[in-house]
Amino acid sequence: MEAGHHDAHACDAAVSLAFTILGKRWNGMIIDALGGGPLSFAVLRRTVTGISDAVLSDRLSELTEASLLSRVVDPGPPVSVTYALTPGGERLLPVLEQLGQWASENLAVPQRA
Amino acid sequence: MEAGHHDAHACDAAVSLAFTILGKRWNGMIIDALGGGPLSFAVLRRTVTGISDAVLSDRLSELTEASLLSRVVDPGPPVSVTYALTPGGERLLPVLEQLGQWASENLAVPQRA
DNA sequence: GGAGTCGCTATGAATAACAGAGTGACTAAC
DNA sequence: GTTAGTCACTCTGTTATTCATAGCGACTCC
Repeated sequence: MEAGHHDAHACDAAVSLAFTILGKRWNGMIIDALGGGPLSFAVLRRTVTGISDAVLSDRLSELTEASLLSRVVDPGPPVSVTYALTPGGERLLPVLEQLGQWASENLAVPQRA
Repeated sequence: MEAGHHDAHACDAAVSLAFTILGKRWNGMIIDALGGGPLSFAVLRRTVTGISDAVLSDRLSELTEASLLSRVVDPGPPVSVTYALTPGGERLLPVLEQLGQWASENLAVPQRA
Protein backbone atom coordinates (compact mmCIF):
# COMPACT_ATOMS: atom_id res chain seq x y z
CA MET A 1 0.00 0.00 0.00
CA GLU A 2 2.76 2.42 0.90
CA ALA A 3 4.68 1.27 -2.12
CA GLY A 4 1.59 1.88 -4.24
CA HIS A 5 1.05 5.25 -2.63
CA HIS A 6 4.62 6.21 -3.35
CA ASP A 7 4.23 5.20 -6.99
CA ALA A 8 1.04 7.21 -7.36
CA HIS A 9 2.78 10.26 -5.91
CA ALA A 10 5.69 9.90 -8.33
CA CYS A 11 3.26 9.59 -11.23
CA ASP A 12 1.42 12.74 -10.21
CA ALA A 13 4.45 14.99 -10.48
CA ALA A 14 5.71 13.31 -13.63
CA VAL A 15 2.26 13.30 -15.23
CA SER A 16 1.96 16.99 -14.42
CA LEU A 17 5.30 17.53 -16.09
CA ALA A 18 4.16 15.60 -19.16
CA PHE A 19 1.09 17.79 -19.40
CA THR A 20 3.07 21.00 -19.30
CA ILE A 21 3.78 19.99 -22.89
CA LEU A 22 0.86 17.81 -23.87
CA GLY A 23 -1.84 19.80 -22.10
CA LYS A 24 -1.31 22.66 -24.53
CA ARG A 25 -3.40 22.43 -27.64
CA TRP A 26 -1.65 20.98 -30.70
CA ASN A 27 1.64 19.73 -29.20
CA GLY A 28 0.73 16.07 -29.24
CA MET A 29 -0.45 16.28 -32.81
CA ILE A 30 2.64 18.13 -34.00
CA ILE A 31 4.88 15.49 -32.44
CA ASP A 32 2.71 12.75 -33.95
CA ALA A 33 2.93 14.35 -37.38
CA LEU A 34 6.71 14.45 -37.16
CA GLY A 35 6.72 10.77 -36.27
CA GLY A 36 6.72 10.08 -40.00
CA GLY A 37 9.93 12.05 -40.51
CA PRO A 38 11.21 15.61 -40.69
CA LEU A 39 8.83 18.20 -42.16
CA SER A 40 8.89 21.85 -43.14
CA PHE A 41 6.76 24.54 -41.51
CA ALA A 42 4.39 24.64 -44.46
CA VAL A 43 3.91 20.90 -44.60
CA LEU A 44 3.29 20.79 -40.84
CA ARG A 45 0.76 23.57 -41.26
CA ARG A 46 -1.14 21.52 -43.79
CA THR A 47 -0.71 18.20 -41.99
CA VAL A 48 -1.91 19.37 -38.59
CA THR A 49 -5.32 20.34 -39.84
CA GLY A 50 -6.82 23.39 -38.16
CA ILE A 51 -3.71 24.94 -36.65
CA SER A 52 -2.87 28.57 -37.41
CA ASP A 53 0.53 29.85 -38.53
CA ALA A 54 0.95 31.84 -35.36
CA VAL A 55 0.21 28.95 -33.00
CA LEU A 56 2.29 26.53 -35.04
CA SER A 57 5.20 28.92 -34.85
CA ASP A 58 4.77 29.29 -31.08
CA ARG A 59 4.50 25.54 -30.56
CA LEU A 60 7.52 24.74 -32.67
CA SER A 61 9.56 27.22 -30.66
CA GLU A 62 8.41 25.73 -27.36
CA LEU A 63 8.98 22.15 -28.45
CA THR A 64 12.42 23.10 -29.74
CA GLU A 65 13.17 24.88 -26.49
CA ALA A 66 12.06 21.74 -24.64
CA SER A 67 14.52 19.71 -26.75
CA LEU A 68 11.79 17.57 -28.24
CA LEU A 69 12.32 18.97 -31.74
CA SER A 70 15.32 20.16 -33.69
CA ARG A 71 15.12 22.99 -36.21
CA VAL A 72 17.50 22.69 -39.15
CA VAL A 73 17.99 25.57 -41.56
CA ASP A 74 19.16 24.92 -45.10
CA PRO A 75 20.50 28.31 -46.19
CA GLY A 76 19.39 27.75 -49.77
CA PRO A 77 18.54 29.65 -51.86
CA PRO A 78 15.71 29.32 -51.33
CA VAL A 79 16.04 29.16 -47.54
CA SER A 80 14.18 26.24 -46.02
CA VAL A 81 13.61 25.10 -42.48
CA THR A 82 13.00 21.54 -41.40
CA TYR A 83 11.73 20.32 -38.05
CA ALA A 84 12.56 16.85 -36.76
CA LEU A 85 11.99 14.94 -33.55
CA THR A 86 14.93 14.61 -31.20
CA PRO A 87 15.52 11.20 -29.61
CA GLY A 88 13.49 12.39 -26.60
CA GLY A 89 10.68 13.41 -28.92
CA GLU A 90 10.80 10.08 -30.70
CA ARG A 91 10.53 8.25 -27.42
CA LEU A 92 7.07 9.76 -27.04
CA LEU A 93 5.74 8.20 -30.23
CA PRO A 94 4.91 4.74 -28.87
CA VAL A 95 3.04 6.39 -26.00
CA LEU A 96 1.12 8.54 -28.47
CA GLU A 97 0.28 5.43 -30.42
CA GLN A 98 -1.17 3.90 -27.30
CA LEU A 99 -3.12 7.08 -26.63
CA GLY A 100 -4.56 6.82 -30.10
CA GLN A 101 -5.51 3.22 -29.55
CA TRP A 102 -7.12 4.06 -26.22
CA ALA A 103 -9.05 6.92 -27.80
CA SER A 104 -10.37 4.87 -30.70
CA GLU A 105 -11.55 2.20 -28.27
CA ASN A 106 -12.92 4.40 -25.52
CA LEU A 107 -13.97 7.77 -26.88
CA ALA A 108 -17.01 8.58 -28.93
CA VAL A 109 -16.23 10.04 -32.33
CA PRO A 110 -17.76 13.54 -32.40
CA GLN A 111 -20.92 13.92 -34.46
CA ARG A 112 -20.38 15.45 -37.87
CA ALA A 113 -21.83 18.97 -38.27
CA MET B 1 5.96 1.46 -46.54
CA GLU B 2 2.30 1.66 -47.50
CA ALA B 3 1.42 -0.35 -44.42
CA GLY B 4 3.47 2.06 -42.32
CA HIS B 5 1.83 5.02 -44.02
CA HIS B 6 -1.59 3.59 -43.33
CA ASP B 7 -0.73 3.14 -39.66
CA ALA B 8 0.52 6.68 -39.35
CA HIS B 9 -2.70 7.97 -40.88
CA ALA B 10 -4.82 5.95 -38.45
CA CYS B 11 -2.78 7.27 -35.54
CA ASP B 12 -3.27 10.86 -36.64
CA ALA B 13 -7.06 10.76 -36.37
CA ALA B 14 -7.04 8.72 -33.19
CA VAL B 15 -4.33 10.85 -31.61
CA SER B 16 -6.36 13.94 -32.48
CA LEU B 17 -9.32 12.33 -30.80
CA ALA B 18 -7.26 11.58 -27.70
CA PHE B 19 -6.20 15.19 -27.51
CA THR B 20 -9.75 16.51 -27.65
CA ILE B 21 -9.71 15.33 -24.05
CA LEU B 22 -6.06 15.44 -23.03
CA GLY B 23 -5.15 18.62 -24.87
CA LYS B 24 -7.34 20.61 -22.47
CA ARG B 25 -5.60 21.73 -19.39
CA TRP B 26 -6.09 19.58 -16.25
CA ASN B 27 -7.90 16.56 -17.73
CA GLY B 28 -4.91 14.25 -17.65
CA MET B 29 -4.14 15.18 -14.10
CA ILE B 30 -7.71 14.75 -12.92
CA ILE B 31 -7.85 11.27 -14.39
CA ASP B 32 -4.47 10.48 -12.88
CA ALA B 33 -5.65 11.66 -9.45
CA LEU B 34 -8.69 9.40 -9.66
CA GLY B 35 -6.42 6.49 -10.50
CA GLY B 36 -6.01 6.01 -6.77
CA GLY B 37 -9.76 5.58 -6.27
CA PRO B 38 -12.97 7.61 -6.14
CA LEU B 39 -12.67 11.15 -4.74
CA SER B 40 -14.96 14.02 -3.81
CA PHE B 41 -14.92 17.40 -5.50
CA ALA B 42 -13.12 18.99 -2.57
CA VAL B 43 -10.44 16.33 -2.36
CA LEU B 44 -9.87 16.57 -6.12
CA ARG B 45 -9.61 20.32 -5.74
CA ARG B 46 -6.83 19.91 -3.20
CA THR B 47 -5.13 17.00 -4.95
CA VAL B 48 -4.91 18.61 -8.38
CA THR B 49 -2.81 21.49 -7.17
CA GLY B 50 -3.50 24.78 -8.91
CA ILE B 51 -6.89 24.07 -10.43
CA SER B 52 -9.78 26.42 -9.67
CA ASP B 53 -13.26 25.37 -8.60
CA ALA B 54 -14.80 26.62 -11.79
CA VAL B 55 -12.45 24.76 -14.13
CA LEU B 56 -12.60 21.61 -12.02
CA SER B 57 -16.37 21.70 -12.24
CA ASP B 58 -16.23 22.19 -16.00
CA ARG B 59 -13.71 19.41 -16.46
CA LEU B 60 -15.61 16.94 -14.30
CA SER B 61 -18.74 17.61 -16.36
CA GLU B 62 -16.89 17.10 -19.64
CA LEU B 63 -15.16 13.93 -18.48
CA THR B 64 -18.45 12.58 -17.18
CA GLU B 65 -20.13 13.47 -20.47
CA ALA B 66 -17.32 11.65 -22.28
CA SER B 67 -18.02 8.58 -20.11
CA LEU B 68 -14.55 8.58 -18.60
CA LEU B 69 -15.86 9.43 -15.12
CA SER B 70 -18.95 8.56 -13.18
CA ARG B 71 -20.56 10.96 -10.69
CA VAL B 72 -22.26 9.33 -7.75
CA VAL B 73 -24.43 11.34 -5.39
CA ASP B 74 -24.97 10.20 -1.81
CA PRO B 75 -28.10 12.10 -0.79
CA GLY B 76 -26.90 12.38 2.82
CA PRO B 77 -27.40 14.48 4.83
CA PRO B 78 -24.94 15.91 4.28
CA VAL B 79 -25.11 15.50 0.51
CA SER B 80 -21.85 14.26 -0.96
CA VAL B 81 -20.68 13.67 -4.49
CA THR B 82 -18.01 11.19 -5.52
CA TYR B 83 -16.25 10.96 -8.84
CA ALA B 84 -14.75 7.69 -10.07
CA LEU B 85 -13.14 6.47 -13.25
CA THR B 86 -15.24 4.36 -15.58
CA PRO B 87 -13.58 1.29 -17.10
CA GLY B 88 -12.69 3.43 -20.13
CA GLY B 89 -11.12 6.01 -17.86
CA GLU B 90 -9.19 3.34 -16.02
CA ARG B 91 -7.82 2.00 -19.27
CA LEU B 92 -6.03 5.32 -19.69
CA LEU B 93 -4.04 4.96 -16.48
CA PRO B 94 -1.26 2.73 -17.80
CA VAL B 95 -0.78 5.13 -20.70
CA LEU B 96 -0.60 8.05 -18.29
CA GLU B 97 1.96 6.14 -16.28
CA GLN B 98 4.07 5.79 -19.40
CA LEU B 99 3.64 9.47 -20.14
CA GLY B 100 4.92 10.23 -16.66
CA GLN B 101 7.88 7.96 -17.15
CA TRP B 102 8.65 9.55 -20.50
CA ALA B 103 8.42 13.03 -18.99
CA SER B 104 10.70 12.28 -16.07
CA GLU B 105 13.30 10.85 -18.45
CA ASN B 106 13.03 13.38 -21.25
CA LEU B 107 11.78 16.72 -19.94
CA ALA B 108 13.67 19.25 -17.93
CA VAL B 109 12.14 20.01 -14.56
CA PRO B 110 11.19 23.71 -14.58
CA GLN B 111 13.44 25.97 -12.54
CA ARG B 112 12.01 26.94 -9.16
CA ALA B 113 10.95 30.60 -8.86
C1' DG C 1 -24.86 32.31 16.22
C1' DG C 2 -20.45 31.95 14.02
C1' DA C 3 -17.21 29.49 11.48
C1' DG C 4 -16.13 25.91 8.69
C1' DT C 5 -16.79 22.40 4.81
C1' DC C 6 -19.18 20.78 0.77
C1' DG C 7 -20.35 21.13 -4.24
C1' DC C 8 -20.78 23.77 -6.92
C1' DT C 9 -22.15 28.69 -9.85
C1' DA C 10 -21.16 33.40 -11.21
C1' DT C 11 -18.23 37.04 -12.80
C1' DG C 12 -14.55 39.99 -14.23
C1' DA C 13 -9.51 39.68 -15.38
C1' DA C 14 -5.78 37.46 -17.62
C1' DT C 15 -4.08 34.36 -20.90
C1' DA C 16 -4.31 31.24 -24.85
C1' DA C 17 -5.90 30.25 -29.26
C1' DC C 18 -8.05 31.85 -33.47
C1' DA C 19 -8.42 34.32 -37.97
C1' DG C 20 -6.40 36.66 -41.20
C1' DA C 21 -3.20 40.13 -43.06
C1' DG C 22 1.39 41.15 -43.92
C1' DT C 23 6.76 40.87 -44.83
C1' DG C 24 11.14 39.76 -47.40
C1' DA C 25 13.18 36.12 -50.07
C1' DC C 26 12.72 33.37 -53.61
C1' DT C 27 10.78 30.87 -58.01
C1' DA C 28 8.02 30.22 -62.15
C1' DA C 29 5.16 31.79 -65.80
C1' DC C 30 3.94 35.21 -69.01
C1' DG D 1 9.78 43.32 -66.00
C1' DT D 2 5.48 42.02 -63.91
C1' DT D 3 2.51 39.02 -61.57
C1' DA D 4 1.43 35.32 -58.76
C1' DG D 5 2.68 31.81 -55.89
C1' DT D 6 5.28 29.46 -51.95
C1' DC D 7 8.09 29.69 -47.84
C1' DA D 8 8.82 30.82 -42.87
C1' DC D 9 7.44 33.17 -40.27
C1' DT D 10 5.52 37.99 -37.50
C1' DC D 11 1.79 41.00 -36.26
C1' DT D 12 -2.75 42.29 -34.59
C1' DG D 13 -7.43 42.33 -33.29
C1' DT D 14 -11.08 38.94 -31.93
C1' DT D 15 -12.82 35.07 -29.55
C1' DA D 16 -12.43 31.33 -26.33
C1' DT D 17 -10.46 29.37 -22.33
C1' DT D 18 -8.52 29.56 -17.94
C1' DC D 19 -7.67 32.02 -13.72
C1' DA D 20 -8.94 34.23 -9.30
C1' DT D 21 -12.20 34.96 -6.25
C1' DA D 22 -16.72 35.75 -4.29
C1' DG D 23 -20.92 33.78 -3.27
C1' DC D 24 -24.95 30.44 -2.41
C1' DG D 25 -27.74 26.84 0.18
C1' DA D 26 -27.09 22.77 2.90
C1' DC D 27 -25.03 20.97 6.48
C1' DT D 28 -21.89 20.16 10.88
C1' DC D 29 -19.44 21.54 14.96
C1' DC D 30 -18.38 24.51 18.81
